[in-house]
Amino acid sequence: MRSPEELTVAFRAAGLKVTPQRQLLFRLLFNNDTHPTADTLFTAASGVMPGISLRTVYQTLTELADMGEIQMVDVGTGSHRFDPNVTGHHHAVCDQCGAVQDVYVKRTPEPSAPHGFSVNDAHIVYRGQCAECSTRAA
Amino acid sequence: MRSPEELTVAFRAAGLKVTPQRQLLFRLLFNNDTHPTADTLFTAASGVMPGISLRTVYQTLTELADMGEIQMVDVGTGSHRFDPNVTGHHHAVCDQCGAVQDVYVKRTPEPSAPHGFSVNDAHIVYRGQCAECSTRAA
DNA sequence: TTGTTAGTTCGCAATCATTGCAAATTAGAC
DNA sequence: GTCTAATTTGCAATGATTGCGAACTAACAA
Repeated sequence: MRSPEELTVAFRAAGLKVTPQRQLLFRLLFNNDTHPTADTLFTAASGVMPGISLRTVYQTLTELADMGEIQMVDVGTGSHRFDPNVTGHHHAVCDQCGAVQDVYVKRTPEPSAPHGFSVNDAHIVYRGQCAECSTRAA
Repeated sequence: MRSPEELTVAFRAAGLKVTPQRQLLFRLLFNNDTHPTADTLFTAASGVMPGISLRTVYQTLTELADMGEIQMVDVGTGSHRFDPNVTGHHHAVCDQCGAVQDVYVKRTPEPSAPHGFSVNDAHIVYRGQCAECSTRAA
């Protein structure tokens, strides 16, 4: 996603207001590669701005996703993950600690079975153990 | 998954009872490549056995999954899909009609980014339009 | 600066998928 | 046929997310 400053301009240009709540979320998401859930962001935001509503967090995340600034990712962990990295990439989920990491692959394999299916997008989810959990377990 | 007859034997061998409800679900799942949700199966089962409980459907699905007879798949459509095909394969989801189809790929690409991550499983979800929806839209 | 107003925030109720629990029922061994 | 542990079922509860309406405020214009 773009920087908080650029998003400020973009939001105004789109007829949207730039509120303190939104600015805070811009900052919390920028350069964030932890793939937070809405609730994780809400907790982080609450630390800085007590009283912010979970509803507002959801609302802003939806807006950012609609604008293409962030990606809503479902890696099968129950709740959505939000990812400011919107370049084509995939994810690795640690079954032990739940951490989600970005994964890049050389070439996404072409599906060979459903004839006539036109693919818009392919997303790979790797499951296993992250470096930390592997080390700790060994 | 194995045939209803084989499952009957396997359930008894595991100390589990073979009830009419379970037998019905064995039959509804066997050779079923539609990737039904629990609710879809419940609706289908209700047509044959009115009064069957959604709770029982969930319970039996969980048991079958625990026994490795079916696979619980999350393709990001809100509810779990249940797949009696437990061989290594992937899925294609139609964004228009929601249908899920099996996909086989030659080789799953190796993740290149998270060093130290040990992969147990890789699942690719393709999104786009199925043959029918593509034709209808064109 | 102040006024105006459309866009926002927020709390709460509602929804959807799923699970926990306890009472009533039943498969299957003796 | 008896008996008992496993099962079914309804209902309440959970967790994630969304709908709604009242109160609030950013941002533009005068």
